[in-house]
Amino acid sequence: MTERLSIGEVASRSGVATSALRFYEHEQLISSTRSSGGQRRFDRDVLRRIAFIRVAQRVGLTLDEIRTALSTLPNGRTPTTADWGRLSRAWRGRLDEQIELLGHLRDDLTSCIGCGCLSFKACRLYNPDDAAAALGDGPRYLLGDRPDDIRDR
Amino acid sequence: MTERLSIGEVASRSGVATSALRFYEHEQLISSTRSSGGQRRFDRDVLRRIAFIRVAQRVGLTLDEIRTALSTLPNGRTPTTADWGRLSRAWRGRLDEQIELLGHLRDDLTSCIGCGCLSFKACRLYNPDDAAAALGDGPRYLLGDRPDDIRDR
DNA sequence: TTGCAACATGAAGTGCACTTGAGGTCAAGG
DNA sequence: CCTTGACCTCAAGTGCACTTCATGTTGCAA
Repeated sequence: MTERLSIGEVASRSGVATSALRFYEHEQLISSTRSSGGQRRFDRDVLRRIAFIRVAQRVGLTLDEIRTALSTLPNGRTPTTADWGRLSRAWRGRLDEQIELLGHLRDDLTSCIGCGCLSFKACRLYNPDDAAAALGDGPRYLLGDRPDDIRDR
Repeated sequence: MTERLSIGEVASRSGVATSALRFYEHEQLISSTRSSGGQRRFDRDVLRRIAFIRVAQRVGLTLDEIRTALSTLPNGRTPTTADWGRLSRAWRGRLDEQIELLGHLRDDLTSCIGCGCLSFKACRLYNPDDAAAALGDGPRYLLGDRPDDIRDR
């Protein structure tokens, strides 16, 4: 039962499109060997790897960060439960962080709604130092000099 | 003191690049009149609008959704505090939702780490019906048939 | 009046994460 | 054997939210 999987099988079992799987391979996130005819054959192991990738994306990591994380897995042997656990633990903090940031945003927003001011200086919503990463984007220009006179009328 | 603002002034006061402001105008998110020489002149009002746009983006709205939200503002008169409050209230629910989804993700992840399984069937991490929107993406293909035999090994 | 930073436009480029298309090959059932 | 669906590659396209570039104009201060 060490049968290897075709790309179509991996796709239907993981729910990820074949085009995405080829892309992931090209991006060095997964790997395969080839059949005599040149078709991809995947270890079942790849399913766990794909699961990791998708969940990591949900946590807000870019493929580049995911590649880096995956590169810390042992090469040579099949990763163990402990290996995956180690990687996953890192998300925990990331999620806690994101949840906290969104919480701040919500609380600030609530007080903004309370006073109707939308004065982002007062409620700190406009200070992205602590919230920019909350949704995975990075508008550096928001860090501009002084967003401090929106308080007019 | 009803002086109108040049694009550069708006940029430095809002912290948003001039290129982005032109883009926003092109996208009908903000508007301006022109000086005799053809340069943009903004009402100070635009600062509040821009603040709304940036925060809405943080909450995870696309510019398209933001445009729709802004279109419910009264045209003709300058929006009041109550107008902005109404728009902002909608975010509150969105944020609560996002926070809840990330919380689910974290809890599921925690149990996954506990057992080291990464079996997304068991811990529901692989069921995006209730979490796909958490980070604003929409991998529809994740909804594929049965992600149900990752439990191998 | 002149000089120059700030402004204008439109087209093209960027980064991410893929998808789509064209044109051809492989493998398993009938 | 033949058909057909699954597979292959490489290039180009997509969507979002902008930025950059080339080229030319405006407006304010000295």
